[in-house]
Amino acid sequence: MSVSTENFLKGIYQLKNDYGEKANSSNLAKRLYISRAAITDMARKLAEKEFIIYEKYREISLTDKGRKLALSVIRRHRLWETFLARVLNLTPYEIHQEAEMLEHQTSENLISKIDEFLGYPQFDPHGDPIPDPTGRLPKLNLMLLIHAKPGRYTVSRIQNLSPEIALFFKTNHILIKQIITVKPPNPTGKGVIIEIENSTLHIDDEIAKCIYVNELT
Amino acid sequence: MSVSTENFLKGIYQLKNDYGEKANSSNLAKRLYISRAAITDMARKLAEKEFIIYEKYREISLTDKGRKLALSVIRRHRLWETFLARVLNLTPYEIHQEAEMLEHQTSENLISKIDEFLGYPQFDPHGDPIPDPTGRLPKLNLMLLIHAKPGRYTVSRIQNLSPEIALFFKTNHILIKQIITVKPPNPTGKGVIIEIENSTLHIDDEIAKCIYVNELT
DNA sequence: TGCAAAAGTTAAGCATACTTAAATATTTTC
DNA sequence: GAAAATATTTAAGTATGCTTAACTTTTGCA
Repeated sequence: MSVSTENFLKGIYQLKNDYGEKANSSNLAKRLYISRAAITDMARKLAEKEFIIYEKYREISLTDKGRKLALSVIRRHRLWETFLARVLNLTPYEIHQEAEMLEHQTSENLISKIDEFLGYPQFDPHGDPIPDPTGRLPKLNLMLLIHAKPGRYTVSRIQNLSPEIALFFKTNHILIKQIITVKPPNPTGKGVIIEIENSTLHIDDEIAKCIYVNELT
Repeated sequence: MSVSTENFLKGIYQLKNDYGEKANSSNLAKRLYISRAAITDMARKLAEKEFIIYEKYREISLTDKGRKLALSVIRRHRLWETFLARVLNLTPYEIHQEAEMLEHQTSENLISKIDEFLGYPQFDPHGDPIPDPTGRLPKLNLMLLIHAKPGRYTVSRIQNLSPEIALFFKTNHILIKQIITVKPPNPTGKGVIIEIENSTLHIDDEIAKCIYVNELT
């Protein structure tokens, strides 16, 4: 499958699943850095090939076939990220950029060898889940921190990294895989109170919407 | 630079340097698995961009600019081969195929990190020389086999081919580019003991004077 | 509810990188 | 040295994946 097709399907998947946005021409055009007209063009072709469901002026959605391909690209991307992070000395941004290219030039065979080398990881260095060869994502009990009831959790995913929020996370040791305890809420109900490395921290609602946690049973 | 351009320039370089063949339309077409007409097409464009020197009906040759790009692709290919061979469990053919794709999608930065990780190797697993970032090839450390100390070498030149010696070479897989390991000498000091494709071989002094080898670092 | 703005599509065009078939140049061979 | 064989180029056409500009549909809000 061509690079354009792979990126198109991946773009649809990510808009819907990672950003909760609609997969329409504008959003896709912005995400893929191409014109809206090019989106329409591709959409017609890929609907023809049954990768997507598309009707003029309507939002695009993936067929099973399309979702499988999108997840295959995401699998390759995340395994490359994990591999490069573990083996080579590159910054997270560099790793992402390289994976963005390598993901399209990696055979099923090579990616399975990388998977094996890494010991079949379930999450990449960002805490993002790695689909298995059939496109299945690891099952987990993920929720936004803002929705978490009192209990013990691991930080699983951090989104929307503005520099200020990134700094806040860094200074407070809110990192992927960090174990936290969610405390009962304030009487006001605003924010989330967590315990992290034996210190208590109050997290604003806005920030608590950027953090996914996974319940520990 | 596009994949097609990179492969075109690499093809010219390899025809001339690795196969001693002319870089004409037919040979290039065969090598790149495209039509001769497509070769003419590309040749006109790449001459325009000063990657090659080309006149109608004449053989193609690389400019300095073109040779530099070809060597850059070869560098990426051979470093990927070395990397995959060292880190992952793949067959030589698989490694070659993967490198053939990865070589076009690897930034200067990534390849330099791979180079660093590998300890700046001078030769890939086939014994082929790896160009440095400026396109320079490692200086060959040629010597007669009879003078070689224990270590790994490639066979570089074979002289004085009487029919008997030629047959001996053929039956024992002593071929140009073949990688051999020179073992410590017998107590007698007569002959050279080498390991070749996992079997040990004793080579008489007379024959060891016909073989030039290149030390692998 | 109507109308302007926003979103989306269509149309025309372009670059890349190929193809096949026909025409032409070069090389070989007698 | 000319005909035959081979090699190469030209011409015309195709698919992909874009672009911009013009036009159409949807939407959002006064």
